[in-house]
Amino acid sequence: METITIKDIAKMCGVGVSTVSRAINDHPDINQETKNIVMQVIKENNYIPNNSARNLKRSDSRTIAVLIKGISNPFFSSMIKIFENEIQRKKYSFVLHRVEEQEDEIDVAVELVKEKRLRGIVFLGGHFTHTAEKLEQVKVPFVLSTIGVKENNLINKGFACVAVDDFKESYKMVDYLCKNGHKKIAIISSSISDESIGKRRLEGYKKALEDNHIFYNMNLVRTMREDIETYTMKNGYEVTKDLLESNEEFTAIYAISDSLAIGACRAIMEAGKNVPNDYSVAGFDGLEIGLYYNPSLTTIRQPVEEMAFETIKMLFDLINKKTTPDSKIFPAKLVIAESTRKI
Amino acid sequence: METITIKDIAKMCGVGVSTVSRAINDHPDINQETKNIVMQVIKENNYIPNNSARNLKRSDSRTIAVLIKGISNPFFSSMIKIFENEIQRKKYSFVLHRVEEQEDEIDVAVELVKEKRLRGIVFLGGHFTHTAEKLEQVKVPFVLSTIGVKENNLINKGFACVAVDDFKESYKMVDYLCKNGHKKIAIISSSISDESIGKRRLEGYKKALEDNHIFYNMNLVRTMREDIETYTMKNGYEVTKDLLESNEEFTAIYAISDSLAIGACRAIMEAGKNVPNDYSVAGFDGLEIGLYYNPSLTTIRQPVEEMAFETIKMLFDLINKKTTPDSKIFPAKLVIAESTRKI
DNA sequence: TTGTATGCGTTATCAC
DNA sequence: GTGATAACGCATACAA
Repeated sequence: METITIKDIAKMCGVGVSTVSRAINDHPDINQETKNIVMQVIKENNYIPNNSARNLKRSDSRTIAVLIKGISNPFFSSMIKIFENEIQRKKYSFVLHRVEEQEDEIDVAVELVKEKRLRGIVFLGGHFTHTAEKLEQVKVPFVLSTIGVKENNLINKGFACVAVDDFKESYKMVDYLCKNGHKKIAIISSSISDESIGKRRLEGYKKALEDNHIFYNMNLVRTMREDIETYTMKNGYEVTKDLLESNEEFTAIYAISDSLAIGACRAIMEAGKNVPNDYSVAGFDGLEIGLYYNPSLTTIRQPVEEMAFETIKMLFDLINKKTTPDSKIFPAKLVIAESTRKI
Repeated sequence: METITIKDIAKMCGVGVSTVSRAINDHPDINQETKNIVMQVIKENNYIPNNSARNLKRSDSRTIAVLIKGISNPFFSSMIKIFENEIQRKKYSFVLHRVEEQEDEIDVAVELVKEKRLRGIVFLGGHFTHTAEKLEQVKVPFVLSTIGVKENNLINKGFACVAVDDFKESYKMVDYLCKNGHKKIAIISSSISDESIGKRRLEGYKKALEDNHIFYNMNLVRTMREDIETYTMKNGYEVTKDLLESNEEFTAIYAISDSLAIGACRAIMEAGKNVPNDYSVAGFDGLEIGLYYNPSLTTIRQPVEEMAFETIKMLFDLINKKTTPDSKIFPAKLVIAESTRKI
């Protein structure tokens, strides 16, 4: 069976192709009756218009793409749901596109704009180390959402960002631990080369220690292993196991993500110790699992829903030229749960 | 700035469009030198070919699509990685496409085949209640992977499936609980209307009870709440809370997914009880979190990696016409961990 | 209200 | 090896 085209449908109906096209696209200038007939024939023959051809012709597609780096991050799933709803509510259609770890998201974006005639883009997650020049290749409005950006690099430089202040929130957590009597606080952080989220969270840690007059002990700064996928439970587990075996003394571990923190908890338990009695453990992100874990996880909860709504609002304001690109920093919340205690 | 096309590049280089096309597509009939020049100009101008136009012209795209229902399922992420690697290894390109809960995956597939000139499709997850007739609309080879299919419906009816035997594996778990002295085993299952995975796991539960001469108590059969997203921790938590408050006696809970089981554990702990001392809890799937949870989770581990490899192998065998569609059932493994005990 | 003709950006089929 | 040119399937300006 040959693939069926709009011409075939037109012939079957005894009408011109443009009539069929009008029927498909809910064009106003068409007789309701002929439209019904056309739609009927289309249904009977399982005709589906070729999207490549449509996109090629159209200049306007009312489509928003969300580009997400790494699909496995549970942090994003609730945001995506909101994106989806909000975008549909505005009568736009929504394309979720995953960009692989080694791909350049800007290149992918440029390609997608051409292919799908996008009206706007959301870049979700990942570390963003592009120059402003590179970003300018993207010719449609876009928002960088929950993306770790280099301080003073993109934010305040005319790009639209939605994020939390990783430095400040990280400080908040470490300060909380200090105020609860912890003086030997280990951190599970990202590698030195990371210029993004990880670095800023580490800086928050350092500053909090300093302000609390606590000696900064390099041996307590542990970086994720590079031979294991980063920001995972397994990584947190292995790093913590090493830490415990090093016999370096500490009373708390601050992991820069909840997944890492959960791995840390497990490592501690397997060493026959208790959380939080022997060691306090804190995370960052506010994943759902933190609520259900045992012990429930002390963490920094990012206001994901609000951030998602703001991302879409910002994007549409940009599309409708109501605003110029700007950044919006959301406050996150210190959630105190069972995994940390006062000593 | 106008979008730049192949024509513009051709003019800039002083060559014909076909030469540019040849350069882009690694065509053999082209002088290496002119190719270099063309590629240079392309790079300088950030030219990116329009995929819609390419797909429109091409008959052959060497592209495989993976259609996944619901993006949040952590069960899939490791499979996707393998798909990606394997597909690239075969010099095909890979498109991940998410299909929304209410969408019809077959319609999406048919559309995508036309748009992207797909060579093959993997349907991943979800409940599959399509008729054979409907499936035949898909004109390229496809594999149903880890999809709950109605018994005797699709399997053995000329469709390619990769799955575990949900009935048998569920039986295995419940039988294990029975053999460990549990006589009052609650189940967190799916709603009655579910004709897919959930139903088969429930049937396995029933049969195991029967074979162990245990009375089937309807009050211990709990279904996920429909007002909360299914197969989630929250759902397991709420259902278990209800169960505990009902004062119906039981010594074990078998949840038909790990996420549900984790929610169940939390509900039990919050009621001041202990897992496994007061209640044993078992799950199904073998998610990574089960290893890190406290207590670690007794579960049925599906051999996700093997299943992913087999899925791709099967698909390429189909594409290369080495085989006809067939189903392959993988054995899963009962993983005994800390969340269950003998009584 | 409807049909015809043109072009979207690319690849493939020819000639050269 | 290279360059015109005809499709690919559709939307749309324009004619009817």
